[in-house]
Amino acid sequence: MSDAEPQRDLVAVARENWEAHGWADAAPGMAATTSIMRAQQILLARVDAQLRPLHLTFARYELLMLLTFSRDGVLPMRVIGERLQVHPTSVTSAVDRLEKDDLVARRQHPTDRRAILVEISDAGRKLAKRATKLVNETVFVDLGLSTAAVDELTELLNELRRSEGDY
Amino acid sequence: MSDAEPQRDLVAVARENWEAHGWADAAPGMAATTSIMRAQQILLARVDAQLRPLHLTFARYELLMLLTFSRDGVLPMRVIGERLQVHPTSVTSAVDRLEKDDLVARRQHPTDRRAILVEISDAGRKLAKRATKLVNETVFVDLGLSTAAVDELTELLNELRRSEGDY
DNA sequence: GCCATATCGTAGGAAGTCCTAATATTTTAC
DNA sequence: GTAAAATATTAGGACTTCCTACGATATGGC
Repeated sequence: MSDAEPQRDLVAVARENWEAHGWADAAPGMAATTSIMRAQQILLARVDAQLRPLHLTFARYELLMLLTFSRDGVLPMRVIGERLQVHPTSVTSAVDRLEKDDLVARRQHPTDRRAILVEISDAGRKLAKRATKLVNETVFVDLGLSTAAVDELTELLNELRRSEGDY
Repeated sequence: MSDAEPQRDLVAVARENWEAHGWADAAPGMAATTSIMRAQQILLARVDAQLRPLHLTFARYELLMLLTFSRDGVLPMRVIGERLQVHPTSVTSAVDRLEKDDLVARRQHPTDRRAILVEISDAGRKLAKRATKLVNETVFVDLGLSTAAVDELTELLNELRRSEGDY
């Protein structure tokens, strides 16, 4: 990762190759997809680098914030998976690790004995607050784009998410 | 993943919560970051679903295409990592799997005995072509956005990548 | 009431990412 | 010319993702 950067933009090169091979109709979609993959990689690395000293990852941070914003700081496993759009087994894995650090605790559901509730702890709330301050200041306040560009980007991705039935 | 979708847009909800907690200056960056994460998840799932029958993933497909476009279909491991912007160990892992399927082969570097060259095989070339046709038709030609939106999106992400020193 | 079906969470496994550390080889500096 | 620094790759571990399969519990139709 700390190697010398390539000279030319890999996305642009790929697009040229696509066009040269007669796939011009798919070239814009390929370029956008590749760009999104790379942008995600960059932003995830920035956030995770900040969270690492707190023994958090973006996945676990998201879960913590979801609980923070929920009424009473308690949600069923299933709902967590729905909201974060991840597989149930990913929720199990994330909760396992958060629970090991005493940031959340599993509890019985009062009526449905299949379900398990996840409750954020005081330590969890405190750490989530610290993490948010950190990530806000070091990543979110300046993504490397103008304010207008950030909003435009969000709006365009909104369309894509809507096309997937995100909401 | 096949569960019922949440009613409201999670990104919009997060943004409201951010603003309500006095983090308005970080809210746009948070929303954009979250949107990119989700968009990546959606597109990766689409591509991987198409590639699965070919026993490929997006990561391995990218590596195969990089070799396809290179002179002679041969590149050193290090260069592959640079171009794809992934960690050297990720390259080793991907090449291991591709080699197991006889899609690529490792070779000695002619002059530098530290280096290892990766060469694409005929089977690799053939599979890469099949995979490209498939992914082009089922994903890249229609991302669920207008043509103008796709290009605009790519351009905005371009800025972000440039801010990271991608090229 | 009772059985078939659906739902909830977890176990185990594959694949991807990164990291640190170690090995082998080359290049550079003195 | 040899020691130090740089380069290239692998090994092993942590983490996340998904998938399939399974046991436990709820629910709905009869």
